[in-house]
Amino acid sequence: MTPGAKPKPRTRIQAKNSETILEAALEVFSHYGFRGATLDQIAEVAGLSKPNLLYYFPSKEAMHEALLGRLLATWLDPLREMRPEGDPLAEILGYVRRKVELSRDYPRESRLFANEILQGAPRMRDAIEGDLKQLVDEKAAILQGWMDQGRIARLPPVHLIFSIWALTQHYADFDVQVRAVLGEGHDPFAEAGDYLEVLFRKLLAP
Amino acid sequence: MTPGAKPKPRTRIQAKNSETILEAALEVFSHYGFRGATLDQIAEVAGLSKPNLLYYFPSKEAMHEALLGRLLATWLDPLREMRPEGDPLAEILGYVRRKVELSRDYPRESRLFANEILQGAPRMRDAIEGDLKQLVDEKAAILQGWMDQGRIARLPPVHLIFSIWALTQHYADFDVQVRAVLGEGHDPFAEAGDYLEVLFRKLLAP
DNA sequence: GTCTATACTCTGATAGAC
DNA sequence: GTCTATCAGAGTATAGAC
Repeated sequence: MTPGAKPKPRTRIQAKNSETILEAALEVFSHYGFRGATLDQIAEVAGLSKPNLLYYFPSKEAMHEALLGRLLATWLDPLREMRPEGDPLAEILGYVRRKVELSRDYPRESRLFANEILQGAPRMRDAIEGDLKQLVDEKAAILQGWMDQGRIARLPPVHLIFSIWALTQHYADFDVQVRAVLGEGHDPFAEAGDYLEVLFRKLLAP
Repeated sequence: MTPGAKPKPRTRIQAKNSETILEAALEVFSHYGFRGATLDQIAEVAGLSKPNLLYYFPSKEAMHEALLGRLLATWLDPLREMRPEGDPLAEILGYVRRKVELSRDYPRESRLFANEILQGAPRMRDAIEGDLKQLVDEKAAILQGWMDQGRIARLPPVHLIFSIWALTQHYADFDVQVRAVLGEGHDPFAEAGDYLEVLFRKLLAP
């Protein structure tokens, strides 16, 4: 990203307000989707006037882009941390755990991402076909290596990664459904953490 | 649902046009979400004029409700078919297979559902807390029975059902991402079918 | 830097001719 | 039953005062 392309992070007040706006925008976009969100809602949540929002960001679109831009990096970091030198099972379980924590601590980001993909990724296509694919290919090769060494069960590596995404993100993206079905007295993310560790231990046993 | 509550399914022309409209509405709603979709788009896809749409349905909201109404039934049928008398593994694998087929053959319905849940299920809350939860409780009890008999591995039954949902629907809802990451020369749903059978066989082995 | 007022566009819905 | 024309409201964005 070219320097200066960002909104107006010059002074401290500006940086702080930009942050407030993005925080509010995340809240609203993740709940209602890009088109469903309105500047009025975002302004309300941010505690600022609507024109003031547009002083910091040139358009609604720009707010959305700013959010997506920082999102992908956060989203891929847990996968980046998976190292070929480590113990295969520990590395994979570590990745699963980090993804569960991400879903628990950043459910709005997860839903923002889901919304974007669901709609055909109109604003993320390049990133998905570029950075994301490249990282997955790289990590799939590591998994394949472990499988060839007989250290974990032989499974299609990319689909294994899809499984981790699907299972962990489900608890954030379908939170409403998960809670409704589980009923009272449950901690979905704690249970998910335990359950998914068991699941992947069994699945990956050679 | 009370009879007569439906739009205007009296004559054959009306039934046909209602169907055309719902088909177009599904296409547009599943892609852009409720608020992102416009009547102009739906009219365009349906090949009808905008006022004509509103002759068959009193409002945009009514179209969406009609779609959601028929959706839940379709969505839950595969789970309903899971019988306690059958062989546990075969019953569960059959359910997984039916869900994969549903994702493959009705991806738009899957995305419509995902969109609705993602946004907090504003128009489906009752159905989820009612019919859906009841069905899941019933089938979870069957799974629990099989586990108590030692016929499948002991796992939290409701989370096991979540896993089936998450893994199968991922291929429909995140289709764009799946195809981008897999690259050319793949048949995501065929691979998913094979992979998920292997996955659940391993997972459920006692 | 922030606000009030407002311009302008899009969208859902209606009126009324045919 | 279907269309053209149009309304009313919402929504993004800008102008300009302070």
